[in-house]
Amino acid sequence: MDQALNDTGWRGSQEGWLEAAYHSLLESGVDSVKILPLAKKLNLSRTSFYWFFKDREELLAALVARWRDKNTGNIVKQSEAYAESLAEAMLNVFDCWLNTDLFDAKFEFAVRSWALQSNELLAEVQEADQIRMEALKRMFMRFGLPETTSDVRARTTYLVQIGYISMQSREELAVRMKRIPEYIAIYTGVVPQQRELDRFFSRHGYRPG
Amino acid sequence: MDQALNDTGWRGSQEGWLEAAYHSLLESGVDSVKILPLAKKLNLSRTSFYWFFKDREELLAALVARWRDKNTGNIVKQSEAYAESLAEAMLNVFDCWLNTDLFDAKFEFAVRSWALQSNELLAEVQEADQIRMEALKRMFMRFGLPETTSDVRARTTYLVQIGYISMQSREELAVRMKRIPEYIAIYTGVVPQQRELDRFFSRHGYRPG
DNA sequence: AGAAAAATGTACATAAGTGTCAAAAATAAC
DNA sequence: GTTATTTTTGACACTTATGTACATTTTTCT
Repeated sequence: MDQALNDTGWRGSQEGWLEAAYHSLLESGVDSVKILPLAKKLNLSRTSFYWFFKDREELLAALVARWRDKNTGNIVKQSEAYAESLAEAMLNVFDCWLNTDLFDAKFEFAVRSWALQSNELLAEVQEADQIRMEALKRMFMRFGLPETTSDVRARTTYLVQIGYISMQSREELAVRMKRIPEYIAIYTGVVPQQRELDRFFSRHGYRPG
Repeated sequence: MDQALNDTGWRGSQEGWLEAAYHSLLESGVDSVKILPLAKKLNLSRTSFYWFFKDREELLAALVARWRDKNTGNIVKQSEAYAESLAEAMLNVFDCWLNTDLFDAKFEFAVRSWALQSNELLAEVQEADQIRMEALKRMFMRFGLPETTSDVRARTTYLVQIGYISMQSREELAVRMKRIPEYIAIYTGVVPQQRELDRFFSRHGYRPG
């Protein structure tokens, strides 16, 4: 049986095992991330895993590192992006919810579920929550909202998204886009301008109608 | 070694195993619900389990049934309760978030995480989401809000709570209560009256100040 | 081509879980 | 108090997983 080789000329690699682990985590949770099943998927001998990772623990740690690197940074960045109005600022944040490159929702949910059985990971997740919500709060305050209001609106913005992820729904882009103006109105208390919405729709390849 | 006996005079029971399974599910997820560990906790022989349940599958099904019975009904009920204003109606719903008897948040999260690895359960969870959100939407419409607005506000109300659950945070009652007026304002667009808040605080045993 | 490095595979030892069966023990019924 | 019923247990057979040791193959370097 022929084997797909990677750049190095070898069949396996740290990246290959990690990628397989990532997919398994997203589809069925941590407890499905097991070396034997991954080896089957990769068409590799189970034991060759140990050349790339010390043990299963190390693989799981690599998964957590991957999550940490990706998901928190972009929310903070988007919440600090330039904007002329609060509505526009919020739409910048919404980029994260619609662009998988900025925020990997499935990954996020899988990690949160995993945190149920690991207090160490739970602490990390909660720290990430704090950092993200504080960034959002600063965004509201930048536009002159009082502290308590900013805090609760930041929470609302963030928690709706975490809740949405937790529903694991797969909705059409159009369905999600239709709700955007209302969400902006609720979160910011301000109705977004049409040109702000158009700019947002456009950059997500959506044409209303 | 003495054994705690139940009403029937026997050590084990369907309820006993289910209760142990429930606690294990809440603390560490489905994959921790295994007969051998449960038997150790109950100080029973592993095999006596099979007198009460056909197999592990049947135990898990019983857990799902328990969740279904408890968590959806009360949200619908509270959203339909009598209220003179939208703010008051919303506070009725908030009862669920603060009273474990009405809505078991930990259980909810554990089931949602479980749904990651079972498409059958995922379908059930998504059905529950629909039912709950539609009940909330009807509540907004009862107070004269337009359909789209009601829909998005219902989603916001519900998703913030699901998101909150997903954070697995254990906050003081006072901390949570301080945010209530702001939440009501955001969700309903209306500032709650002091007497409405007082009634709410009072029934949750909270004295502001 | 030969040596070194990188990657794979086979065999072994171990652990934790599932479910069945028949015997034993505890409780309830008469 | 005997008998019948319900519950409990230990022994067996099986499955899936982990990790180590060592031999083998494949690629790269010189």
